[in-house]
Amino acid sequence: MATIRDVAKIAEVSVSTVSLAFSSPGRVSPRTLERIRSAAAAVGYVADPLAQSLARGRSRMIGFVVGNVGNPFFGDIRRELENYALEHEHFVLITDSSGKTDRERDLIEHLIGLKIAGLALAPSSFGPDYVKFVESIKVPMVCFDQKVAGIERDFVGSDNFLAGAMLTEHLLQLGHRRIAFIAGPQHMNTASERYRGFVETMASAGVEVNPNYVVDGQFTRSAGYEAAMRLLIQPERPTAILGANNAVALAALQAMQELGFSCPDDISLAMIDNVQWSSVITPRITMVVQDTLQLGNIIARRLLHRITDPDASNEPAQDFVLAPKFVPGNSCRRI
Amino acid sequence: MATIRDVAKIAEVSVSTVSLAFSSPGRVSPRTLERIRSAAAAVGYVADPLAQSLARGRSRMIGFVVGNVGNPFFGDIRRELENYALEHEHFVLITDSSGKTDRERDLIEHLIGLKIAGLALAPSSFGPDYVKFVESIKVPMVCFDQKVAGIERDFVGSDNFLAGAMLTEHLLQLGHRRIAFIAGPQHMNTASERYRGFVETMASAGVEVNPNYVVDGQFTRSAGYEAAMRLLIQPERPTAILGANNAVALAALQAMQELGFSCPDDISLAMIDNVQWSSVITPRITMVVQDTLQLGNIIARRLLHRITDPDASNEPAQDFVLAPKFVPGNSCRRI
DNA sequence: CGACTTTATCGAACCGGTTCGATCATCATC
DNA sequence: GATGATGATCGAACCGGTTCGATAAAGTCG
Repeated sequence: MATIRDVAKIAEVSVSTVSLAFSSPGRVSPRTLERIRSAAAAVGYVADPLAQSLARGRSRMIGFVVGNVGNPFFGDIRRELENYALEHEHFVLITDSSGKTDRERDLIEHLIGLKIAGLALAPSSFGPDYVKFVESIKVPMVCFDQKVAGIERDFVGSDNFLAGAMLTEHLLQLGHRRIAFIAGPQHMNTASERYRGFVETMASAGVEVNPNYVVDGQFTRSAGYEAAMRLLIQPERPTAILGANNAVALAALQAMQELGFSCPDDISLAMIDNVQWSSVITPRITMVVQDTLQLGNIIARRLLHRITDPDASNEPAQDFVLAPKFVPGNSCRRI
Repeated sequence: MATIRDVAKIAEVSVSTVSLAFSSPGRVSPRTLERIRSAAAAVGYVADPLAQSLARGRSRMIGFVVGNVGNPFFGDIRRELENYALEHEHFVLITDSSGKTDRERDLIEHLIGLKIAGLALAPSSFGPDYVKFVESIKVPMVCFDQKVAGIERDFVGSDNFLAGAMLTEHLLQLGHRRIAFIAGPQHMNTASERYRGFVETMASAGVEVNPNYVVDGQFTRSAGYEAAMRLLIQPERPTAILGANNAVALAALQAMQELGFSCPDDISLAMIDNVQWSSVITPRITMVVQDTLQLGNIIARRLLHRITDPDASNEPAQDFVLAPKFVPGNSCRRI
């Protein structure tokens, strides 16, 4: 590998001039610049990113930290961020915490050790310690998906209250009154907002929520399955189930199938968030989806703005909240 | 941030001794070691990984390069690798080429610039140029998923011939003779092997393959959909369709649903490779799945062996080929 | 007890860049 | 023609570690 000193020797200039020639070509005379460039080309010189990062104290890498890179929701966001970053000569390092807060912390510390230029984080936790940790990160960053109270950082996400409300309203319109809700962990903002959307929409319509119809699915497949089972074995079954995320809703569908209930003939089903291959799942589930491409785009722009604009660090944290979209399926029937 | 010189000053030793104390504690006297350790603890010293990598010419990071990190197949492998690497104090950098060979090359070069200790690569291409490029990579590496002719590296994958043969045999046993095959790109080893498994099993059973029943689905959803449509509009329709991967098979299911055919009553369907949520897809597809955990485990062990064992570089490249597993569903009926 | 090894530690060079103040030639201004 | 501003280039220090040969002290052996 050719080093900057090799280039300097061939071009008969000092090392510092070569460095200058690449970082701010305008400050080198045209003749020298040309000599340096052809010398560099001759030996195939490429600056060592590691050495650059060490000297500058900052690299051109962006950290992307989520709980599950396999989740298509995060996948779409990642792709948008990668494309945008690449256009701006930055490089995205993807990491996966498997939803574990300890590992998330390790990953972030590791990334900071790598002197990343910025960080896109989908927070996996909450509470004072966690908030303190995130607040202590001095790298430019954007949080997304989960709004965490106390973290004063740019945030990009969807209107989860609206998501819950839209599907509830839809079911009410179809004549449903016995609507069940499989909730997520209430400490998560997405989960509590979706639940609030459900509750308040029911209240506005003057329909009482049967406490037996609200169960906790933890946003996971297994807990969602158990929660759905608890709903389905009740003597007075709900006529519709609203799943607070894709995992619990599909787990509910599976439970219904196993117990021999037909969807939507026996029970209607609606869910928040899409899954891959939803179009081949029978019935096609009525859902509300997030605009992942737009979310990713905003995250990318905002993060690169904070990275590249030197006085962006003075700008106050800002929230970007997008409206989700209703996607009708055939899993809800009129009653 | 405390540096090694701060520690040296406090412990009243030279910088080189501090370095030695951390890299090979045995070569420092117990008393000095203790002084250094407590000094380091006092100022919270942690070695800068960037500076270490620069000085050593090698980092403790492992590159993971695939075409789609959202694919659960790669996701399982990634998780295994991450866990194993973490146990051995290595850190996995995930990157996604979106299946584009140019980007894959950029990513790999970027990772090498970062002086990664090793590379796990799911090759995205083939041909002399590509082989030459991969062969030129001097970092310890393991290839997986796609066996590429000409690349002399460790390879970990599944027996794709067997995968195709198993499902074909299953359909033949059920009495099917008019079996269609939605193939993948034949330059990919997985695709051609699966196809060969189909063809040879048919031949062994003395059943002729109708040329109109073999269509190209490119392993993608859209091409698979078109291919399936071509099968379904024929006057003499196949009684069973075998999808060479999950995308084309599910696209075929969608096509069948849209044309009003029932699976398995009208047409049976089988596929290679699982998808998330396959258990809520109606009907449950009969399939052959790869042992992703085992694959990931072998990749991880092999790669870390090559990284940590100094004379592993002399060991010849080795292939690890695992048998896939048959998972019955209810998408194939006896005729 | 002298010769030889072993052990502990150190200084200096190095990895491959960046950055800042200094230097010197060139040019415009009065 | 002296004065000051401007532009191009350079040397040296620095980022934060590793590594190797040198050195001195301690231990081994005949």
